[in-house]
Amino acid sequence: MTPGLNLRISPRTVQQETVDKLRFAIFSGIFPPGSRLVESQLCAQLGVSRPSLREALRSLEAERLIEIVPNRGPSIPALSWEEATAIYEVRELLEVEAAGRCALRISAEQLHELEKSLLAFEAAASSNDSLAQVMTAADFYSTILGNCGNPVLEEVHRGLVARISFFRGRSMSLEGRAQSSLAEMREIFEAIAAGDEKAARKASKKHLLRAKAAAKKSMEGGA
Amino acid sequence: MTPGLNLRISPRTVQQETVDKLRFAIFSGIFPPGSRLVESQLCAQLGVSRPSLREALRSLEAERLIEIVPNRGPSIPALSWEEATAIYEVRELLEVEAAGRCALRISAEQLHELEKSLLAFEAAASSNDSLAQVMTAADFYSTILGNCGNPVLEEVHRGLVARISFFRGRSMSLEGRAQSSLAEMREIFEAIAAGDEKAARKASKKHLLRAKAAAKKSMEGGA
DNA sequence: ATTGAAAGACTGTCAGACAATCCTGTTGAC
DNA sequence: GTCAACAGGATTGTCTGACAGTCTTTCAAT
Repeated sequence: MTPGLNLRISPRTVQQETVDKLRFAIFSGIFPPGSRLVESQLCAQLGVSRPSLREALRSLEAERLIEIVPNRGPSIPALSWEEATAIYEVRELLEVEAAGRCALRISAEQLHELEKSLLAFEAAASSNDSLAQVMTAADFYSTILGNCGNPVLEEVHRGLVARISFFRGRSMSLEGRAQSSLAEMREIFEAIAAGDEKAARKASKKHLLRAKAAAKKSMEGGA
Repeated sequence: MTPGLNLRISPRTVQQETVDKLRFAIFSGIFPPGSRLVESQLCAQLGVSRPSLREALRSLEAERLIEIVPNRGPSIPALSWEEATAIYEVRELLEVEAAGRCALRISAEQLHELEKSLLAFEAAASSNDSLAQVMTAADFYSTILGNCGNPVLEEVHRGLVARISFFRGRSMSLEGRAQSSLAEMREIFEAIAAGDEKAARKASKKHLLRAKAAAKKSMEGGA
């Protein structure tokens, strides 16, 4: 991991740009679940050709952010509660492991980074900006996963979180969820800062279980 | 293009067909690691147009089976030992969990299926057909993962296994590895059959650790 | 041997086209 | 009036052809 001096910056292609834009649009909830994505419309909106768009859609399909049914085209999958539960369970498995490992190996510098993420979330939690809450919370997890020493763990986790980010915005907007979430995250941070693996695992597990419960609640209420 | 006689029940598109063919080709080791995949050549070999091929390549890229660097095109990634280790670790996390859950919830019918997979591997282990060994072993895992009650766990696991299938063929061909692998798998099976969650987890963990060690050995020797 | 420039190969991207398939509203039969 | 066949439009799946940008290799000049 040599820092800097990597002059070979890969150029951003239209397809990458398109993937990013679409992913962000999906995260933002612009497309309601179940809605279909018409190629010609997206081409016009994004200003790209159909082949480029279709490549981007294939990438998103492989990420499970959209579904593509032959002869019916792409659509936003309507995530059932069973699927969301399944994702939360795997996420728990990964996050608990990551938090534990992170506690053992994080550097002082990265620990500071983690604290900054936590403070950013604290600020967002006080506001009503649920998008900011989700983003800063994602930063927090991302730092943990990025310091667990296993890039594959990080990668898989990112994919799973992406698929339920839609839920997180809603559950975060539950009354008081952001505040209790903050408390749980602080607990995780303290454990990691203390280098206490077991405590980190425990706190992480608790956090996940509560997040899952909040997501369930928000889904039952609002769906 | 292709003559009639298409009694397809579910419409299989050229794109899907292409993905499957390429995936199989990669598994078979036709493309050596690091080799580049030239679009025009693949188009000619597969008999598809460039747009269709490129869509297929994007799918495979998202599966991490190939890498696509802008302006350099797709290539087979050369898996480093660090990456393989990372995959094995996550795989362990998932498989141990799956084995444990499977022990608690598998049906008699599926248990019989699992036994058949085990016997098939037993037959393959006696032969020298390492491809058959990998295939039957994959069946065994697949049955376990398919009965763990969490489709996401299964899906993520499948993706990871695909990425290291290349290794497995080589490590399986180590002297005696297939036989000891068989013993470990039988142990897993017995634990699941007995409905003993803890034993299943333990056996599964042991199996994975040994498989990882064998993979490492084969890599150090043959790379 | 080193350097630099030209040539070739390949990818990234687009436009346009056409057949197959799906969806929808209308018509016709009972 | 209800239901089924049907015609029409909308949309996707796929191909061909094209061209500019970028990488790699070759070859000549110093």
